[in-house]
Amino acid sequence: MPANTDIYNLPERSLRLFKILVEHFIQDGQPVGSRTLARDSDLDLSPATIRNIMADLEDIGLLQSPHTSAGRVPTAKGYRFFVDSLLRVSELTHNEIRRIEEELSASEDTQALLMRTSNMLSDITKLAGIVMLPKQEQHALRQVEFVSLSDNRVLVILVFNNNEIQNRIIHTARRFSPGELQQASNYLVETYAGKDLMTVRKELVRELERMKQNVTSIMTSAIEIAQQAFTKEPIRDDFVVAGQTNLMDIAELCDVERLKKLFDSFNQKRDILHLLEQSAHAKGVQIFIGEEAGYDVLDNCSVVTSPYESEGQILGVLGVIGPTRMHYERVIPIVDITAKMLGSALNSNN
Amino acid sequence: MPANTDIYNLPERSLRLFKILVEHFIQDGQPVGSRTLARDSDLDLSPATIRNIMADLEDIGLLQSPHTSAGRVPTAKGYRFFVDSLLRVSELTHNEIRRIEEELSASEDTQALLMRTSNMLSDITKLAGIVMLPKQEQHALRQVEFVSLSDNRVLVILVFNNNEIQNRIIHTARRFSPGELQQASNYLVETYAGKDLMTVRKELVRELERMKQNVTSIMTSAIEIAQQAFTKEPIRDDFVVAGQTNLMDIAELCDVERLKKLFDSFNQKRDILHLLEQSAHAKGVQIFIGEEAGYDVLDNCSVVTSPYESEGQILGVLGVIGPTRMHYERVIPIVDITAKMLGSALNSNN
DNA sequence: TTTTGCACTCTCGCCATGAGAGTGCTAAAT
DNA sequence: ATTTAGCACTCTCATGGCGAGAGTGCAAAA
Repeated sequence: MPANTDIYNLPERSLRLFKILVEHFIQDGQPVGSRTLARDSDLDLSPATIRNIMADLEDIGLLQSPHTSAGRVPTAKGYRFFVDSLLRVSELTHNEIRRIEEELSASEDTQALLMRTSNMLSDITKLAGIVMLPKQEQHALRQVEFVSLSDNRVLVILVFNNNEIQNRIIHTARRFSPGELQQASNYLVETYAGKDLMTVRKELVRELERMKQNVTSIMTSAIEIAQQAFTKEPIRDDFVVAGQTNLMDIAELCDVERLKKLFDSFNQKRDILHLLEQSAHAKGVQIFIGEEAGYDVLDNCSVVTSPYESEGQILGVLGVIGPTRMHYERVIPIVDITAKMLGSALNSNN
Repeated sequence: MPANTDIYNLPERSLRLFKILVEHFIQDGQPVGSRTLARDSDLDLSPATIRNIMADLEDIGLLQSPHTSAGRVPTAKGYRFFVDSLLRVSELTHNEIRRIEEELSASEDTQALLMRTSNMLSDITKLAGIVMLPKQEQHALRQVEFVSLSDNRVLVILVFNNNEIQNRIIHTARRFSPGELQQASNYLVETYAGKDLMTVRKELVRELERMKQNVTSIMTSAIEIAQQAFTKEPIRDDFVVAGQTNLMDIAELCDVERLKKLFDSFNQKRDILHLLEQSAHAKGVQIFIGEEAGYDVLDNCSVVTSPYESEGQILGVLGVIGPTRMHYERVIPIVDITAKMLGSALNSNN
């Protein structure tokens, strides 16, 4: 009789063994052989029996062996099965929770808070932390300030409800006096405060239309300036990575080629961003296993993510990047709780 | 007669050979033997003669051989002598100059400009670019704005003459109304605009003294707020590094241990900052050779720096980090001209 | 169904070997 | 006096053989 090919109908014993094997491999990165497994499992089986079981698990695709005489390691599919069905996450200690809480005490502006979060994640997991910054599109404008610089340049300061602050410099057609700027600012706050940027832009277009008919509007200059101030999208980072160097300590990534590719992809942002966005609308913690997800820069890597939200609205995604062979049972709750606490920290920030 | 031990009295011929050797080694990183040197030098000498000369150069301490049968490589002292006395920098092409000019066209705020500069440096040299951010202490305050956030939190926006913008959030003893904030802002700009932060702080202390005598001053609240706003030093980066991953391509640094140490020192900032500060008050381009300067994280590395200044005042330092075996003749003029252009870009930015 | 026994395979570290590169020294040549 | 040729010597590095160790798969026994 051929081995059972349905991973969900595996006999209890095989599951136990598989779990122990994965844990063992996560622990020390060496392929696990039948002897070791026989010794370390509480099942009282001989290596031979275990070999048979492992052969079955290999047939199903959960295991593979690097070469004939080297024990087994989990495949991507194996990891997937492990984290989805077998893993029990561990409780965090009070100390750890307090640590996270303290780091996320909201006292400064959003940008700084998110950086601290990323640092904290990397520090506590000894892996690379990653925090995607919220698109401020969704946030309501609170305040607009103009500061006249030399010539025709005007500094625009936008403050959003989530405490995010944006500075932009625009070039105006003519020089505006401080008075004009003050007036414009007042008008804009009055008219647009509480609306998000997208809405503001739309309404501005309409306003501009109306202006063409009624040239005498005293708010001509305000609209003119605003047009520029709100349109120009400032270059801003999409996410912050911290603790990249932690990854250099990890045996299976200790290859300059690999590391370079990985670090480059942090800089280019594209791949990582794509991955993060995928998980933006999932609920709770998600786990990406590199080879499975088809990101070749993430070979031998896993990414554990969770969206964070405030007032029911998803703001962004945070997580941890590390080797596929990571301590999921610790990392998952850390990412989970960090996301939640960041959410409420941002909440209390309004 | 023993070999001449004074490097400045070396015969012309030895100098020529030494220069060619260093250039050769910089080119392809392999120790250079007498055969190669005999072939590549235009001097018509046999390998044996060259061996004698090389032995002399080794005695003086300019060369060393990794092992008996491996040709010679320059020592730190050798590099020093090379860059100080032998090197002729090459002219930059018009394209390169235009490239630098374009990248440094000042249009946004200082922070962004400096980041672009760092990126440009790394990109153009294929090494790591580094730009130290100016201490804003020296810059005159131009504008102060307050934005009331929830509860007792106030967002402080400081704009300096060099277009640097700083955001800080402070906690006040009580809630201030927008009107009060506006008034405070007006007063502070009126009183302190044009002065640098250090001065402002000093004067504020005096003001506070006076206030104690004359409690009726209408500007009590302004001073109160300002006290906090100007005292709290925001956490800000000291320098930005770009193109770290370029260093991973370089053969002699292709060792994860080394790279980790190096990258870590970028993150911890301490060592690098110390080094940069050293060159802050030197004129023009300076070259640090890792082992010579005693920074062990910089083994096999050199740092080429130049201070940049605007209106005769040194604002900071920028430069490039790469292997000791780098193309100085190209890197030096690049760093030089970048520093000058950044200076004038910041100048035109006022 | 499990276990024992055994032949087989693959990796890895070790050592010897030899080619290649470059040196230093001495003696000859210029 | 300087330069060159010759030569023995040293060191690295790539190669291949070898044996130990680890682990497997299979067949036969329990």
